[in-house]
Amino acid sequence: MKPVPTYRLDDQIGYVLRRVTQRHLAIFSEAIPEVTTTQFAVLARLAEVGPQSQNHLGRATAMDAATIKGVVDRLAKLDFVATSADPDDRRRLTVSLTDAGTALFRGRTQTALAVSDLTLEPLSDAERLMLMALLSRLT
Amino acid sequence: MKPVPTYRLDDQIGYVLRRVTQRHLAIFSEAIPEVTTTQFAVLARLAEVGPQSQNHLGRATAMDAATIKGVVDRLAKLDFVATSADPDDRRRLTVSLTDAGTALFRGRTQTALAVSDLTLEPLSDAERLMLMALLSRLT
DNA sequence: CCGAGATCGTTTGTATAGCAACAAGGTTGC
DNA sequence: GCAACCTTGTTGCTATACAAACGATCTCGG
Repeated sequence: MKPVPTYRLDDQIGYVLRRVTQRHLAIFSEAIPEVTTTQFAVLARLAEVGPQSQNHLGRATAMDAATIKGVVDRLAKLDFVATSADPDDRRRLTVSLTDAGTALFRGRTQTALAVSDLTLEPLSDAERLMLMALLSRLT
Repeated sequence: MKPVPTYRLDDQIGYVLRRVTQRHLAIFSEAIPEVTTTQFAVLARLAEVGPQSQNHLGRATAMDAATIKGVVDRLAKLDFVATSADPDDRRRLTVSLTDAGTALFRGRTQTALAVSDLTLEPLSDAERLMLMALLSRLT
């Protein structure tokens, strides 16, 4: 007999990842409607490490050059970040948090932590640690 | 002292999920360039349960009505699925696999399983089971 | 039988996300 | 000092995703 491979969609890591991500995004956008998860990641990184060139910021938040441009443009339109020319390198665009961006990030930090918590709610503390450790190794 | 909440982006479940998903998508598109993960999910579901109405197919693959429409349209343009009117319900559009769609799914099933395997490669067998079990509970 | 409400599919708008190509500006080797 | 190469940012293209609004159709209660 020819071996018939069984492919169960529900058991595939990619499909499960997509569904978990969907649930997480829903929780996030309900709790923090002002910005998206991606935009919040940029604010968080800027708060953490300070002003960055646009491309560098993209690498620091796992986005390619085209993606980070769009995210920065939208954050700038919302007045959460500002861009300025780099005097030492005329190609570079330095991105920094505005006062409103800083205020938003500080004001929403606890909520964002609660969102992560809510996403992991079905798991015990030990299970959460285990999951995060395993997932981190798949990066 | 005011309590300063520490928010480490790299420790947030949403950010880790995004990065793991990115790696998975890269592995998939290298191995199976003909279709995307989402499109493959639709082919897999159709192969599993047979022809479905478009909206029902969307629910069975975790996509809303607008998303499944785009996916079905692109798969139809590639001649991997075909749509036909439902004689019993004039609102419904029945989606089914074409011969080419069936052939593609059958021909790529082993590769798709290998993609899942490759995504989980950094983990031991026991760890993979643990991860999948934990992730499934976050759906 | 009929009207209220639900379902189905479509369209529009916004936001990632990645690829490819490109121009302008830096850097390095020789 | 300059040619080859790399980096930076931009643009265009394709593909999810979800929300909101819409018309057509179906179902079900009374």
